[in-house]
Amino acid sequence: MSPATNIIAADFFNQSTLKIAKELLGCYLAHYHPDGITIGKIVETEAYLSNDPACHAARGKTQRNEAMFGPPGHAYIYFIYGMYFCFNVVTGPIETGEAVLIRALEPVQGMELMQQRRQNKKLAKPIQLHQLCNGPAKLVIAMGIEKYQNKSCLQTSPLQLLQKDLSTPKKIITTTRIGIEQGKALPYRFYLKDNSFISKK
DNA sequence: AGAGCGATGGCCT
DNA sequence: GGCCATCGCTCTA
Repeated sequence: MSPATNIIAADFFNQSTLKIAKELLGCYLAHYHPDGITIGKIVETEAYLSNDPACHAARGKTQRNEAMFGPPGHAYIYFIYGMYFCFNVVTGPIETGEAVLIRALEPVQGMELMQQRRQNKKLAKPIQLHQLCNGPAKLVIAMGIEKYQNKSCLQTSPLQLLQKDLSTPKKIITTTRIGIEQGKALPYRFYLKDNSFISKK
């Protein structure tokens, strides 16, 4: 199964963040990198809204969250827990401060490269396919996404979002977000039903 | 198979 | 100083 090759146009990201979080399921994240091309199907997302206590942008613009207030369809990449990065798609009109966190991908192309990037040198066994991108920090490593790509345009930079296939299953599970305390009851996490590449049921 | 915890550093309730 | 949109290892079953 080969992915669609059409880049998602900028105006797609200028609508409700909750809608975008659901619509992104089944779409592809592609990285055209000197080391090779990696592509994954988006299978799990979380929405972060401007009036939402868990949202980095909820208490106003800072140097760290500035990208969230920038143009929709660009990247927001932040550093977390002293060692990891997470990748978001900025949504809504400029200065809104909303985004969709990409939490898991189903690897589609460049699995060998993903494996190399994710491989812990001390570990003898290769990482299972369904473990390569089943978490927000894991997929950033596997895709070779780096901090300097914060604020980069996802239509024109080497990091791109591609349209979904018609064959993508449409059943979506809606549930609560992972790893937060404030706003933990809000149903802002979405994943493709029966997909084995998600981070957690 | 689930709980606990250490790693590790930038950023502010 | 304490918090963090995480991960992988270890310990108890």
